[in-house]
Amino acid sequence: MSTSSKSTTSSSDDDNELRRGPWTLEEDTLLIHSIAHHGEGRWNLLAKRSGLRRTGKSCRLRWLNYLKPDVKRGNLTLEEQLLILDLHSKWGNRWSRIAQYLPGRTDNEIKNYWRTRVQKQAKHLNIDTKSAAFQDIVRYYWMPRLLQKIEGSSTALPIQNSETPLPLDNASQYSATAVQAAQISPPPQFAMQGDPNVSGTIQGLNIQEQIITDWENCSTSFMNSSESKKMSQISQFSECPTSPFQPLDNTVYSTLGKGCSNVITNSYDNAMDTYKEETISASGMFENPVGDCHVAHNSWADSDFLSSMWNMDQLWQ
DNA sequence: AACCAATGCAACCGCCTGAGG
DNA sequence: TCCTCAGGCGGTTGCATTGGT
Repeated sequence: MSTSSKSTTSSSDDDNELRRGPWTLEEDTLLIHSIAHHGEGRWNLLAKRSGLRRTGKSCRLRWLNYLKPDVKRGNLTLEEQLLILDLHSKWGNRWSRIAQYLPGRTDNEIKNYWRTRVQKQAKHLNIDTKSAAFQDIVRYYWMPRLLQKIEGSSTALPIQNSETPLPLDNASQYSATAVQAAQISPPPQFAMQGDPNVSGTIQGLNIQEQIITDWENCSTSFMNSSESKKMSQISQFSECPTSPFQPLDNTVYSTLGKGCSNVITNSYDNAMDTYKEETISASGMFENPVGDCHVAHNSWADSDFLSSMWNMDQLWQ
């Protein structure tokens, strides 16, 4: 905290000793004045000229993460959270790159958000955030839920860059609105010439087009498999279950089911020309996910796991 | 009111990269 | 080509705050 008076080195220490720990108000003021006078960059030199007993690195960090005038403070909006999930699914822990698309947000802040919120929830679910299962949950559960939440509060969206907000009748239009609401302004070099480090469809697209494309791809594969009920089925998850068994559709089955202790499968047996229902041990099934997952067409799963999925809403607060 | 655990976040650390000599 | 240094990045730590008992 800038107002903290705590110092890790006492005033009686050697004057040449570099200071560490929280910045004081005086140091902040000194740094701001120094940057106003000398400009950003050449941080070691700036640190010396300013008289601050801090490293150049420390000065740079303090400026970029805290003192810079355009640093946005306060909770991340739902739209920003959605964007973080989307971009992280593409780029992984490239925090500074992700931060480029959230004006006013720092890589440090985004990183902290990911670690404290997202990773925490993943830990509760016993899922590695680097796993495909986690990616599926993000894409097929959290992002749709976030979209629903944003849609639910769309009247309050701080839309600034659109005089005529788009109708919210489908996901892609919604995404566009969400992106606008998040005040996404892609770095010029990205929008103009694409990012050479990013392959495939992202080339030449600005971030608005990209996130819409992403979502359309996602929602198309999500909806196409005859069950347009998938979305509504998933949304049932948000309601507190009265039964220990809850509907589990194909899309999320292979990932969410991993946390279940028992799964009731309701599948069609071609040979017998009949439906059969059986309760099986989920742990056994998922040891061999390739063979059995597809038969679980209408599956119901019990578990604390799904209960913990209800609690995902904590994530978006 | 006091204590403790959990949480959030600012700051630091170590490594990597690229520029300049 | 090698070396040095500054800047940038992702990972980690430590502490103040908050919430629960």
